[in-house]
Amino acid sequence: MPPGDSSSPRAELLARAIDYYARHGVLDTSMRTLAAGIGTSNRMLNYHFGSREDLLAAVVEAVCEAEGDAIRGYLEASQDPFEAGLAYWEHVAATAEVFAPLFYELSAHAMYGKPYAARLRDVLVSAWLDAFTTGFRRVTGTPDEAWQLAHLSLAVGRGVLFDLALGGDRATADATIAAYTAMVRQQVENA
Amino acid sequence: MPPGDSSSPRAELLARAIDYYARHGVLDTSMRTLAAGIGTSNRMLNYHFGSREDLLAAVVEAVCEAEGDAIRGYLEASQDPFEAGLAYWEHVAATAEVFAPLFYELSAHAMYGKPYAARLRDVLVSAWLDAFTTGFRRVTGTPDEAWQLAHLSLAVGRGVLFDLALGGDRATADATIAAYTAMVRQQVENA
DNA sequence: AGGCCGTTGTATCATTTGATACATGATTGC
DNA sequence: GCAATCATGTATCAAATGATACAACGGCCT
Repeated sequence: MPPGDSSSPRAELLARAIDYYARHGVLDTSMRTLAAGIGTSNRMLNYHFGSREDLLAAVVEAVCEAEGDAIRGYLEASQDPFEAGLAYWEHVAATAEVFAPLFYELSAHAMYGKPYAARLRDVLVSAWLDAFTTGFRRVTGTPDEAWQLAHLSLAVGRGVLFDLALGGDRATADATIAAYTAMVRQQVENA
Repeated sequence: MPPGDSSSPRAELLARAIDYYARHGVLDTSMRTLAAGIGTSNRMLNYHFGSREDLLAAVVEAVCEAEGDAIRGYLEASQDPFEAGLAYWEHVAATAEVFAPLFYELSAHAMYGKPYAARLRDVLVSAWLDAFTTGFRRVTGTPDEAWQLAHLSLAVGRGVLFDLALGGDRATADATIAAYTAMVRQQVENA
């Protein structure tokens, strides 16, 4: 099994590494502390991923793929973009406590232009936006309006997730999402 | 001038450190690289701030104070919360390219529970929310509605700022904020 | 003038860091 | 059964890290 393969044990290590990073942050997690935390050695991490940068790139890649699959799945599962959006929010909120900090930390690295986070940048600005726009096209008049609503809705989701991860309670977050959904529904129906 | 004083040269170093962190990130900025980048030595950073952790705490403290002052200023300058909000957005967007990455990175550290970022956590979840709620009370019926709108509006601002910092263009961000503002205005006026 | 205190430069410490060399199990294909 | 390849453990390297000891400069007050 070559070091570039996607099956175990590399995949296993990657999954555990993501979990560890999500709980402890990238900032002060060295290869050794990470290895110790997930039951391996820094020797193995370097063997399977090549370098720390490549490991982080693999983390970013995996996170992007998983979230991309999730959002596409919800949008395909329901024709109603509001329903799909709420289902996706349910998914996001449920995993927020673990993954939101890592998501924002890696996003910040992408903003700084760190190469290993470049993929995250592309996915965040285009892939998710496209998916949301497609969903909203079903209920809005003009494509522009759908694009506008997609932008706004993504922003709302990320903003509410931000509050939730910073210690906000789930009920408040849900209420905010519900209030926003109701507001958009009303505007779309009145148009 | 004792090491805990808030006037120069500590304040001068702090300002330059914030600027450097904002441009290069906290992740791979050591005391030495930071010192070299702002024209001093790691000896001086340790002298004036005590330790790296205390330096980061000072950065968080300063950022919180500056943003808190800004938001309170805009809310006091205008009785119309929409006008105040848009003025605040103008301020945020103008400084986004430099400060947004640092804001999100430090926020992620706060989510992880890093002690030096604790202050940011408190300010983000309560201070800004209170300010926005106060502003919306002037135009909404119930305090609950104001609180709800404050939550949502903060989320929108942070979400749009997120997109902007990740490479979105300013015009799109402004349009999204405008669309949201219009939507809320309509809802408030119809109630 | 002289002492005092805030400030800075030089040099260095013990750790930790990412990464690798070398050798050794474990598993699979023939 | 054996060889080849993947996987892992041990040991180690050079560099970088946060922090500090020591000494020296400079302005201010008396």
